[in-house]
Amino acid sequence: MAFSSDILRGHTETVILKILLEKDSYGYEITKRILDDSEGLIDIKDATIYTAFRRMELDALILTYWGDGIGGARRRYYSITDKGKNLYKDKLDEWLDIDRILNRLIRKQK
Amino acid sequence: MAFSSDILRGHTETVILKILLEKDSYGYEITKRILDDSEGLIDIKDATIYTAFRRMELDALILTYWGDGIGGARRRYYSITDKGKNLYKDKLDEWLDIDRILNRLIRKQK
DNA sequence: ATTATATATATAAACAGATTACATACGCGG
DNA sequence: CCGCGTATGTAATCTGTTTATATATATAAT
Repeated sequence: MAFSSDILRGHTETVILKILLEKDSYGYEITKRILDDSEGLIDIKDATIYTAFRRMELDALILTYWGDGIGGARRRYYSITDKGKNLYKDKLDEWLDIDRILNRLIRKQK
Repeated sequence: MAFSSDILRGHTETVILKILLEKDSYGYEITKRILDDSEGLIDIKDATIYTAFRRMELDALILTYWGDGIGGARRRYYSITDKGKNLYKDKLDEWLDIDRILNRLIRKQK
């Protein structure tokens, strides 16, 4: 992780939910996608993403099923639930607030 | 805290450094200032700010001295060091990156 | 043939910053 | 004199991330 890992804390789930909103996906693909979309700055660790999946599944934010695994290692796919979609909406709103406020608190004012 | 407390994690020090950049201050005042500037959304807990001070003093980001305490409870003032100023600059740059990237990762794209 | 690399998932133990709960103490208004 | 706002502090706990380790398949390189 190019950033201190604390920076992502609290946003990891939101980012995963956002990706699953588009289409079902799996751990490895999501990790690569985030690395790509973040210009290489956010490199979520295996353990982080898989423990996040466990947590989110327990919270009924996502559902899981095994892919057929043809042509490579087996994949466990995840799909967002209605509860997950609602949480994403809340987290998005929260982010818009945080973004505005942190910009005010952190940036130098003139 | 109106936000999940994980949201602030990793930014608490940066916000404190930013405030100390303007003038020396103390825990209670900084907490109130952040509550004010954040429209009441960021209510840093006592334990959080005082443990942050300890950490930052150990890291030589800040210096501390007792206020004279005239007219009320004693105050412990904090002052930012050169090391603290440099860290603030780094954290500000980091925030500019994070802000751009998280907006891309979290917001709905058209 | 075998070795390295990319793909893919998983768990236990350790780490670190934030919270909860508790404790202390001063000054002021009613 | 009692409550409230001001002001600081610590111990125990919580929680998400990391480090370390393990397993397994397919493909490219030597």
